[in-house]
Amino acid sequence: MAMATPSRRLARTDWARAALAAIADSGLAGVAVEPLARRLGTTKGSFYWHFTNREALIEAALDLWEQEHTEAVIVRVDREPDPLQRLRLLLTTAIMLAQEDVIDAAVLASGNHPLVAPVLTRVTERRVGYLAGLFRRLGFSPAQARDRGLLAYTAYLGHTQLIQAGLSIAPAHGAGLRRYVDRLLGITTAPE
Amino acid sequence: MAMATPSRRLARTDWARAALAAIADSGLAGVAVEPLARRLGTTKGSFYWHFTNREALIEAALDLWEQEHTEAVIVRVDREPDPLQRLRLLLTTAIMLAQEDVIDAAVLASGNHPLVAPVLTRVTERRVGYLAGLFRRLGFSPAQARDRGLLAYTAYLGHTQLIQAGLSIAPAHGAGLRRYVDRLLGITTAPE
DNA sequence: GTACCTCCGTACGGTGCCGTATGGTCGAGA
DNA sequence: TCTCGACCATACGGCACCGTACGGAGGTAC
Repeated sequence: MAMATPSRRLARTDWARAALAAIADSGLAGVAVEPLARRLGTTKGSFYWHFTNREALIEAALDLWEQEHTEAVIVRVDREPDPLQRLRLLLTTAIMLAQEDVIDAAVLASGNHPLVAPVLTRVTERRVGYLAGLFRRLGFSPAQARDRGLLAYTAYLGHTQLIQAGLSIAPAHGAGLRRYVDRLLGITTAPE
Repeated sequence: MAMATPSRRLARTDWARAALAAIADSGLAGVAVEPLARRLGTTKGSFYWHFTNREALIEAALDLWEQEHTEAVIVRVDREPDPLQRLRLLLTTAIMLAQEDVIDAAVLASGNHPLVAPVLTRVTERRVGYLAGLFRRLGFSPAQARDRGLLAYTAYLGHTQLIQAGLSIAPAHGAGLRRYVDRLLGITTAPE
């Protein structure tokens, strides 16, 4: 927790990452300058050098999230050539990531906040769009593919919610997760 | 907004309902004694007569939510005898309710808060249990019924998220919603 | 009408955070 | 070594909220 200080001086990105971590475990309200400064072993003097105010920090943190938490998974999954296998890989890794890092759920939780809403909209449309593209490659019509992509994404979102809420009834790993993903796949790829 | 004052004196329940409304549009952080007092046209003097502190108010509000926002829907739906029709009715009304009243999503958003977590766990298990019961009555085995209830519930949760986030891609009413529910039903009730 | 009980108004101290002001430190380069 | 600019520490004022103390208003009972 008390992060080591390899280089004494901090950069803008360090603050943004710390803010993202704060969102993950306390929500947007957790992004407070003075507590973050304590956590980083520095003071507000540093913060107000790099940022004009708290709002700018939140924006930077959300930018980071948008860039890293969607494209990273897509790139990582895109190397699998078979679309069905890729879909399975995507769902599995997404669910496992959502379990070990709750930042996704935390951002969603503040989805109605004016700073979060536009970012969240972009990310959601990117993700649903990517899913729909996979279903297209499985042979579904554009409308069908979009519907199924949407359904798969809502199932993912809801599952993430359950995990983050600490519900033991949601399978989060191992055989339970594999069976869950299999069922989700079988269900969403079945012909109408 | 400036609510009329039919009876000058307030009761504990008035505060709890106001707190629930505050959660709905500002999250847990929106439950602040002095702003609520202003909103109710009274002062802190009233509040600290009825409650020992802010925490007690949050608990009362969550109690209210637990009692009214789950059982009410179940009771209302339970009069439909046919299980498949009841499932359809349940999903449709739940999604429509989630759209006109965001309290459900707001509570979920604070699911990791120590005061919210236990309530949320109970509510989730009650809902998934009820759904599983419906799938049982449709002829599925206990394990199958639970899995399908879980899937239906995660889809509902995710869909709620999307609506609350203001995503236009999520069908929220009319033909789009009917088609969405039909697909969800067809999918979750299909034999394996 | 007076004693009492329920409920509320008001004033106060305390805390945690935001943002500003200003001086200090430290390394890079002339 | 001196200077300069990037970066940070510290102190301060202000605000919003929590919780307490206490003095009432208004109804009820007799």
